[in-house]
Amino acid sequence: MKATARKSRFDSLQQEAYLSLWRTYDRLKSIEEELFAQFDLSPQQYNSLRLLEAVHPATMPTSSLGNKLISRAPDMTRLLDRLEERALVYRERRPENRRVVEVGITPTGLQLLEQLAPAVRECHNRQLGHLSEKDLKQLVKLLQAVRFPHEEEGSLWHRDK
Amino acid sequence: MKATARKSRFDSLQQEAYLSLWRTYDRLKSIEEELFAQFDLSPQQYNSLRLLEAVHPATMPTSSLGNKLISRAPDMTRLLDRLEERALVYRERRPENRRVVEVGITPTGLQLLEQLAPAVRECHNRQLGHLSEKDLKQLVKLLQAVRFPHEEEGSLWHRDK
DNA sequence: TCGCAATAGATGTTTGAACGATAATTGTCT
DNA sequence: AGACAATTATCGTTCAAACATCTATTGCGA
Repeated sequence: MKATARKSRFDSLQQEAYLSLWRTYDRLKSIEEELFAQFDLSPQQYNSLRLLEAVHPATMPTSSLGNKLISRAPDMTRLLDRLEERALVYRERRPENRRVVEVGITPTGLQLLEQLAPAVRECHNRQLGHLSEKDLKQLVKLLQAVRFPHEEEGSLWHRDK
Repeated sequence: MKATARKSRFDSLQQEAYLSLWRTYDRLKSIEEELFAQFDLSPQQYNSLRLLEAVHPATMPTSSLGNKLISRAPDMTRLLDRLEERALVYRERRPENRRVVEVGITPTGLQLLEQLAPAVRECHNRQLGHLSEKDLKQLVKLLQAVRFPHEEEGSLWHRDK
């Protein structure tokens, strides 16, 4: 008897993969959000602080920060407003080009990141600690292949490593 | 000379995997959103209509629909309000249990889904058509392993197929 | 059967996301 | 030099997400 394809609830394998991706991301995200919420941060805000930490003590233009974020943020201004209110970042216009606003992380911001570090590590472990190193590497590789044609040439994500 | 681990921009492999997942989801999502926006639908709304289509001509309680959504929606009431205004779904309370509100898809809703079908298929193809069947299956399998410990026992997503 | 906990939804309110329009500054072309 | 296009950020507004609270209905135990 032929193994008749049992009707799955998906229209296509592509759809199944996309919905699996969505679902999986959603589950993991909720774990991360729970953590950051305790510090009144969104994942995007944390991401911004991390990017600023990476260039510290230098700064970067607002728009450049926006482009490097994992998920596009159409309103950097107000995202940074909120971080600036809490003295986690600072902004300044420089005489060379008064159009761009340079953003940097403050000592307070660095201190917050330091304080957060162990919890973040533990969070990622809770999210994905149950997978073997081999599986994780394979996953990273597949995800890169998925996203490859959807990245700009110059993007941070165009090629990993 | 020993192959010294070049410092990556990630703290851990787990973190790299999670951020890759986030980034990849974000890229694919934007493609889907572009499509649905042309019909004034969000992915969540489309997802709701699809779930209702699956049980048509029966109905399901609001909360049950909420639980089956890919991404948790804390405000089913107003999501359904918007669909009901456009006559894509209908709601009714039944005498047996006047607490629950049963939701069903209307002919208009079914018609919209039908109209959308080819574009949706094409969208998923644009998202993931560049991957081989083998890779896609592997991806689905890995994603399931990722999400497994984060799903409720009875969830639609706890086991695939 | 009465009261109280549990369930299911609706509603109020606050906040952030998204989009478009505007303002300020600089670069470029004539 | 002057006009105009391009760049960068801000602001105004609308809408949906999130969370907590409230109302209606039912189930259950004393």
